[in-house]
Amino acid sequence: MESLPPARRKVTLTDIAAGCGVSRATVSLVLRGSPLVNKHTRARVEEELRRQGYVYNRAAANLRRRTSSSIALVINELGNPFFAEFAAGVDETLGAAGFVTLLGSTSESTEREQAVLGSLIEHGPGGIILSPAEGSEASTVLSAVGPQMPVLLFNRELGGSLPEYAHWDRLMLDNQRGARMATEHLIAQGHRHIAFFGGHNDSSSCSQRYAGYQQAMHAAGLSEAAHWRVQTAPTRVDAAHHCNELFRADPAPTAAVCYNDAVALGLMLGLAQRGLQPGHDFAVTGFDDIAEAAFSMPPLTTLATSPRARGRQAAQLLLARLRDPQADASTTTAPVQLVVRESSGPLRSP
Amino acid sequence: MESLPPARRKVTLTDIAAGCGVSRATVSLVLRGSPLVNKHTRARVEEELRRQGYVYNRAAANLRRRTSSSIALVINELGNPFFAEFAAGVDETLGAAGFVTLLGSTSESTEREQAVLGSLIEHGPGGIILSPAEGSEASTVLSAVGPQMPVLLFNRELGGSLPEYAHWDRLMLDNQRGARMATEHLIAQGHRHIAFFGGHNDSSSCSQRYAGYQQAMHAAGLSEAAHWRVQTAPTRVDAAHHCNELFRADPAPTAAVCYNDAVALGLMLGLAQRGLQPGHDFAVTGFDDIAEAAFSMPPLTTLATSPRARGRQAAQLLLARLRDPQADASTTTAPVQLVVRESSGPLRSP
DNA sequence: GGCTACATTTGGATCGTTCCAATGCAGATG
DNA sequence: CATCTGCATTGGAACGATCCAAATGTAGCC
Repeated sequence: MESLPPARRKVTLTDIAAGCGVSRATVSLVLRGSPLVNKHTRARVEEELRRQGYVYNRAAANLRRRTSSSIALVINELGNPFFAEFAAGVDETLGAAGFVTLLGSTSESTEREQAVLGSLIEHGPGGIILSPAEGSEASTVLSAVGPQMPVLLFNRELGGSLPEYAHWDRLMLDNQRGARMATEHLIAQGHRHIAFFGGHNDSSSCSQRYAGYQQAMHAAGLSEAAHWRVQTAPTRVDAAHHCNELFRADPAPTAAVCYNDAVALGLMLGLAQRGLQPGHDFAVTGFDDIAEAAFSMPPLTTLATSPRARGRQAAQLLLARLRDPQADASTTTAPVQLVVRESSGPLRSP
Repeated sequence: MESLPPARRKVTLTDIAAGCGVSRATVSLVLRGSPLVNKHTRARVEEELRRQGYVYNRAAANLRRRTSSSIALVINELGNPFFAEFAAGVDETLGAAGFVTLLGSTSESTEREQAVLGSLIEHGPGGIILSPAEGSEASTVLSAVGPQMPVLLFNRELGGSLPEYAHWDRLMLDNQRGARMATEHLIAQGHRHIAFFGGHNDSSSCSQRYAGYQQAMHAAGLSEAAHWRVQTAPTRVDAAHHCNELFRADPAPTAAVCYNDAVALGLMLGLAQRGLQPGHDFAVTGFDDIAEAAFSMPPLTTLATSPRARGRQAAQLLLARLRDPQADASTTTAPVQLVVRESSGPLRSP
């Protein structure tokens, strides 16, 4: 770290104490609203605090009390609106509880994740909310944060399961149920040839969604053709490029459950280029309900995950853990909600 | 703030010193990589640090050295992808410089902004990067952060100009030049009847963009009709609703410079509903280059503001300020870049 | 041996706060 | 008058690091 010129002297407890002829201890009691101090004294001290423009030094207090007033929030990709909303929700709830958020973004790099965790730890957060980078390993994360640190995992599991990290709490989306709901919805719309489009099978969220799709297909007695599972990068461009693979063999699907909204929007682009009108000639569902989903042409049927609410929930869970460090580890599965729009129109006879 | 159970005892300098028979001071020197220590001693100490799983307590060090290793980042709306990208850029650069980011989001509320600033200040950040909430006043912000705190203002000016806050640095987008470039581009495409669509005149960024548009129109010797200036909320829905106002009188415009991308996308929606094909029958430009702009139908001509790069730049500016507190206040106007896509097609004769 | 020169190490004070045991003092009680 | 109670206040030792002046050891030189 660069060296900086020393800061100008700040007003401290001692200055206030000297300023109104009491001891440091008394001023400290006033600051913490203790009922022990005489109200006359309190008024004098409070006046002096204002007069000198005192600002509380929480770091010093934390040092003495061996407490913390911050929580680290480590996000794999802050540029993604889903995670940005999540971060906003976390910060909102932590702020209300008197904690400050230490931010770290990792850009999906496990090396950066290690570096960020190491740096944040030194600032002594009370706990960590971690949305892991892709490929992040339990053992390396554990060695960076230490065995005592309260951790809440969001959105993804870590690779390699260690018994030592079993005590970490988890907040996951109900990926499987969401995909099942989307699939059931398409079936109810009359579709029988339904693809699962986009994402990579080795991503945990993708394989969960795929499992939900399969579950619904089986339950309805439908079988899947091999070419109905198309893997892509979870981006719009790549999804658009892979659209044609759905139609390279018979029977062609008439609908697709997509890994997420980005992929679904990409697929709709690809369909349009083939001359198919999404929502009319071919039904599409997404996952996430990003802002854009409501405004695409046609508006996209998708699963709302309420990232901001999830952020608030994550903060609540971690705060609960701090209150009771001995409680059993919890795994919370957040519900997702099917939002039906026009992209998932009913099957039309050819 | 809630009270929490006290943390388990942590490994300190003293433990390490005792563990390998040297003094605290020596261990401290090792930690800071001082050349004064004998390499044999250093090796022994480093071994002990690993063995005991020592983590550096930066708060304690900062207290003693009267320095800071954190920067507060206060964002008006973190859910907005533009600001999320900005935050990611800030965090990236601060992290590389050894600083940690204290996050605060205000949700465009000036009361929350005050509360957030007050809370962050107590953690002793070395400086603040502030993207003000709408309607934020210089005097209240100043009283929350104090006169000594280095502040970098991003994106918006504060209301009410105080001489005392003139020393704050600024990073603003080149709104005027951007809108001028967009307008000039439409003129070069042969358009003569060009509207300025969306936003409210009392927003500083909007009035700057409008001024740029007017500048280009004047320079080209073109006059504007009154109904070519349509004000809307800066959202897609509202923009779509106001589309028809452009055509309520003669001469109708053949192109529009829009306040931002959201508005431009909404306008394109409205045009389509009128039976006009954007990019073919009517040219449209946006502002911001949000992710969606590249994928809309047709892809949107817009001005790239590179929010992540702006974040990095903001962090650099603040770090420079910390290095030299006496330097004159700077105002940086970040360039914007015209990205020509298909929404701004040439004028076709009727 | 006594001297300086150099490399290494160290005790103790300090940063701004909180904790704790102790103090002073008023009035009540025996 | 001595003792007790309860209230309000206080000095001094922490918390975990850094700074500084001083101490230690070791080698070289006359």
